[in-house]
Amino acid sequence: MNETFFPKVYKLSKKIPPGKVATYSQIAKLAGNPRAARAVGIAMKRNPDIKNIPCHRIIASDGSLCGYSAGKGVAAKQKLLNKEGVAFVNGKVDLTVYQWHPKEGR
DNA sequence: ATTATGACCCGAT
DNA sequence: AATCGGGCCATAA
Repeated sequence: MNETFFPKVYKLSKKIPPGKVATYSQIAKLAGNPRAARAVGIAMKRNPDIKNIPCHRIIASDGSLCGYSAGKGVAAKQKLLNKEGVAFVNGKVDLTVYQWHPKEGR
């Protein structure tokens, strides 16, 4: 509880199943601070465990990609999500279908 | 302890 | 509907 938010964000990111995406605000909310969406993004940017933290599954609340520090940026991110099975529409993801549901996902 | 930066979000125009 | 600006949180130096 006294630990930093980052560990929480990392943990939540690892919980995101393949083929699904979560918004920064969503993660921030799960972390305990719905307004710390920014801090969440920074946590992803740092990504201490890129091999275990699918930061590419974290997208903006609009369903559009915000940024990506690995590969070619949003381009690689978009590609990865597309490979996961996420369909990009108009350069955005269908949050109505692909947004991660932590409660339903047990 | 303060300052500066950052992969964001929301409201207003 | 699209665009612009401001605000909020946390981390690092």
